[in-house]
Amino acid sequence: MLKITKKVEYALIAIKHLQEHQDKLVPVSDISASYGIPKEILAKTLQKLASSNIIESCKGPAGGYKVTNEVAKTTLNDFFEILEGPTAIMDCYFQDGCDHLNSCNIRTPINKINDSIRDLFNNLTLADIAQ
Amino acid sequence: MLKITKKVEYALIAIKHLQEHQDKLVPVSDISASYGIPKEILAKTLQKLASSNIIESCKGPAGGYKVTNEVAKTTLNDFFEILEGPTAIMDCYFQDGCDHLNSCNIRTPINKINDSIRDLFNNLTLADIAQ
DNA sequence: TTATATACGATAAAAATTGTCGTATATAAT
DNA sequence: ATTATATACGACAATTTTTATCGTATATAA
Repeated sequence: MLKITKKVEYALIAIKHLQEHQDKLVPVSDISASYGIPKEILAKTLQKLASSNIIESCKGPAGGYKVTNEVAKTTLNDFFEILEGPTAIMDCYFQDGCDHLNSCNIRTPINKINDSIRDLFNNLTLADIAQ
Repeated sequence: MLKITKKVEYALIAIKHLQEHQDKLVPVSDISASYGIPKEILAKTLQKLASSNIIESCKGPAGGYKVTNEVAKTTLNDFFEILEGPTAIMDCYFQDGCDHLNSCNIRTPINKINDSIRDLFNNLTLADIAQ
């Protein structure tokens, strides 16, 4: 429990790699080969990041991805939510549809913990990951 | 991702319930019925907590569980680790066996984030959950 | 002796995650 | 124009994790 997904792990590795090679366009296959990441998964993940303007894509031969100047400003929380949706240790923080909400006796403390985790991730940017 | 499991959720609910009924022994079936939690899962979860002396069990008719005076001192991190093992957003924080550790470019930042999360959970006790 | 409750292992069902495949589209180079 | 390379994207399969159930044993109060 409380794990990040491979998708997010792969995305973080890719972002850091792109930040270390800002001078050129890096194709997915480069990153995939360098770190042993399945190409298709990484490709789709980077597509999401591109459509959120964290990175920029260029098709065709000698194409690939590069970071935009959005990337350093992006918080870890934003990043996670682009890839995985709302950050919550329990679904009821965002969703409703819990049958037991009225009898639930831990909602308030759980929400406080969740706020703390979101605070943590809101105060870290992708620049911090790249150091 | 970054979710706690139902097992942990059920355990938190149960602990809070037991703390609110410290005067008597509460059988699993009571808690299970009150919050709509599957009895067998809750039973096994409470057995784990009992063997870690967070709570105390009494068999037989009129038996059940009650909290010990360990409970208020127990940190959320200890609690999670009793039920789910080491708290880590990525397995490589504790386990080895990652094929890509040498090429991994995000290990240091990931470990820092993990330390922050463990700090957070180490500074909250089950008493805080019960308020 | 009986009814009630915990203890515990095995296994099944469901859900989420992870990975693969196929096809379409854009573009630089020849 | 044609070709090779790269992103874009949907459908689907495999795997793993989580969640739930079943069966049996043991303890104990009435």
